[in-house]
Formats: sequence, C-alpha cells, structure tokens
Amino acid sequence: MIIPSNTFFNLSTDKQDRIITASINEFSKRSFEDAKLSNIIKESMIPRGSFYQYFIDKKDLYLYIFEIIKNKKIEYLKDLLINEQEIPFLELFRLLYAQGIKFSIDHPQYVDIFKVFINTKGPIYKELMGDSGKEAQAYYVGYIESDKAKGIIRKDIDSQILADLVISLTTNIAINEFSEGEINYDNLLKKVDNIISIFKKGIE
Amino acid sequence: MIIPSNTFFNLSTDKQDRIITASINEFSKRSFEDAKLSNIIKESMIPRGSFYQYFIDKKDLYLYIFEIIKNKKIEYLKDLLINEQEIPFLELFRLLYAQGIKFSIDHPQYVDIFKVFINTKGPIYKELMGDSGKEAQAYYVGYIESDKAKGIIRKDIDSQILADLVISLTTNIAINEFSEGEINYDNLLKKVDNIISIFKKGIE
DNA sequence: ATTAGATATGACATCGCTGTCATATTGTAA
DNA sequence: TTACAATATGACAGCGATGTCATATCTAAT
Repeated sequence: MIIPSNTFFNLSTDKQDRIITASINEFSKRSFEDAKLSNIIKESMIPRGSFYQYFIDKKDLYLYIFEIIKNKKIEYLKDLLINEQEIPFLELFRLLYAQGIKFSIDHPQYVDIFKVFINTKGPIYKELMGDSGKEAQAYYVGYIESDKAKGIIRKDIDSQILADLVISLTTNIAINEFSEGEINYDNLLKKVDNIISIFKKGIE
Repeated sequence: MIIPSNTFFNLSTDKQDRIITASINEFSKRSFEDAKLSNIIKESMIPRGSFYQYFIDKKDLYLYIFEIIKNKKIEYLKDLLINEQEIPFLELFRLLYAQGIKFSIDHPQYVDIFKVFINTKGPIYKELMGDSGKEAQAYYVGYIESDKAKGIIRKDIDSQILADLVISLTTNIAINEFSEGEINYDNLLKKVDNIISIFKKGIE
C-alpha cells in the first residue's frame, strides 16, 4: 500500500488541495494527537468514507503533510547549504536567517505546524525528529571552530553556546511577533542586518 | 460567587495541590480549548461532581492556574524590576535572563503552559494578554535609548530590534533545548555570561 | 451495452468528554 | 441527639468524534 494511496493522487488537484489546506489549518492549531479529522473532513468537504480511501489514518495524513513542509523548507535553504564555499559563519547565519524569515512570511501556517510540533513531546515527535537537532548543532559548531582557527571569531566564545543561540533564533523566528509596522521581506531583512551587526561588533 | 469558590479553599491542601498539579499537567500539554477536564479529574482523583463545586467551569480553573503562574514569575523578577537603579541595559538583561532560566529550571511545567498559551491564538489569548507585549517592548526601548544617550550603546543600533531580540530570547528560554550536558543553574549562568559577552563585544 | 474493478458516500455502532442532578455524607449549632 | 446547611459523589443524558461497512456510482475495456 502506497502512502497516501494512489487513489489520492488520482484526485483532481482541486480536491487534493482542499484536503491539504484543511489539514494544514488543523495541524497548525492542534497537536497531532488532538487534531480532529472531523474538522479536516468538514473544511475540505470530503465525505467521511472517502478520506479513509486516501489515507490509512490520521498519522498517515500527518506524515504526508510533514513531508510537504519539509520539502518546501529544503527548497528555501538548499542553495545555501549545498554551496560549500568558504563564507564566514556570520554570513551563513545571515543568509539562513533571511531565508528563514522569507519562509515564515510565505508560509506562516507551516511555521505554526512546526511550532506545535516542537512543543508537543508526544511519541510522534521522536519518530520524526530523531537527532536532527544534534546534527544541526554539530554542523554549526564545526563551522564556528573553523572560523575561530582563521581568527574570524574570538576564541573565548563558546562554540556550542553560540550554535545554540543561532539555532534558537533561526528555528523560532519570533522576531516579528512583537514588532510594529508592516511585515515584509525588505523590512525584515533590515532587521536581520541589524541583528548581525549586533552579533558582529556588539552593542557597545 | 468567589472564583474559585470558598469550597475549594476549604479543601485540605493535599486535595488542592492534587487538583493544581493535575491541571498544570494538562494545560502544559494542551491548549485551553483542547484541555480535557476528564484528564484533570482522573489524575487528581476528584469525583466529577466535586470539581464543579470548586470551579464554575474549565475557564474558571484556567484563570486560577494562570494567576498562580503569573504570581510565581513575578516573585522571581520583582527584585529586578522594582530596583530602579541605574544599571546598564545589558546588565538588566543579564539578570532577567538568568532569573528567567532559574524560573524555567524550577518550574518547567509553567514554562510549557506559557508556550502553549503563546502559540494558540484562541479567544482566551487576547483576553489574558492584552497589550503586555507592547508594554514590555516599550520598557526595554526606553532603557536602551537612555543607554544610547549615555554613550553606553552604539547609536546605529535599532532600539526596537534590540528590544525584540531580547524579548524573544527571554520569553522563549530555548537555550537549553539543544545543548548537551547537565542542566543546572550554574551551568546555564555560564551560558548567559557568554551570550552577554557576545552582545557586548560581538563575536569578531 | 455489459461487466469488472475502482472509487464515492453517509449511516451507524462505539467511545470519550461535558455538565447536571438527585442523593449520600459530613459538619455544626442548639 | 437533632436538624439544617455545606459538601461529596457518581450515574446519566447529550453531544461530537472515530473508523467501518454496505451500497451506490463511475470508468474503461470488450
């Protein structure tokens, strides 16, 4: 059995989209455990029985939605991560941060789903996350150490702490939550540069 | 009618504590809307009927729990906020951050409740939050501007952005999520100092 | 046009959660 | 002890969610 079933992929794109949109709406509001298929079925106007032709159960659907989000995020970041040129850590951070903000502006729902996902420590969390947090940390730490060796970053800064700080900022992208003014990319890019400047030279 | 009822306060502290603990467990896992009284009743071993003698309904209970958390948080921060001496912004930030971490170590559940609360945009959110986010921002901005005037902080740094950054870090306290090693206060204090150092002088 | 296989549909049994209510128990004042 | 008020209790009706299944409809090959 393919997941989702071929039946689902044979649907008109309109129907597929309705199901996906409704699912994203629901999963961005409720944890996997608490998400209600009823809401998804209602919103997408799919008969109850039909849903179970497309997906085995709620988990099957969630995995599919998660996959969509993951691929979309990768799409935003792939150019930066593939490009293994020797840019300084702070420049990499700047680019990742900026792309992260772009992503969260373009797809606020996806970000909400991820937030809910992060906050719930349910069994699905470990199943999907694995050690990707540690991997990201190790990636950054390596980068930072390399910059230290080159004398670009002060040696007395703890690489792990700096890595944590950066991960914390890029995964949350909470910068726009408290601020006034219009939320658009250019606007936020200015903020990123300001933050980078703080990181670079300090505030004194 | 007093909320919670006198009946609740007349209970043995053991029973009161069981209800409070069970409520905190539930509200730290589920949004207000999705939290289930059944779970709370089960865990605290209170007969269903009794619960409704103590609280009007779920909202009544939530308000009470929220009040407890708020007071506890204030207890941790009051010495810093009352003390209006002329310490530099970064020093204030350092102290707030450290106390925030202490709070999140001592009461991880409270922090979870707050995270869930922040993430759900339900009607209860606006009712309880009001404009407290803006107030905090204004408080920090004023502080930063004052330091700028004194020449302690670089003038080309955007006060709002710095305030946002600081709020984002102190409200999330996600610093411990990715890191290895034991989580204890001394350990984290070292991290705070490291972060402060980054803010102060930059990483270059 | 017929037929087999694929797909669509909503009624249904089951389950868990909510808030209420009639009744039982306890506490207290006379 | 009695009698009245406060408190405790769990059975229950109502409701909404879940996953299944028998049946209806559609599609494509002959």
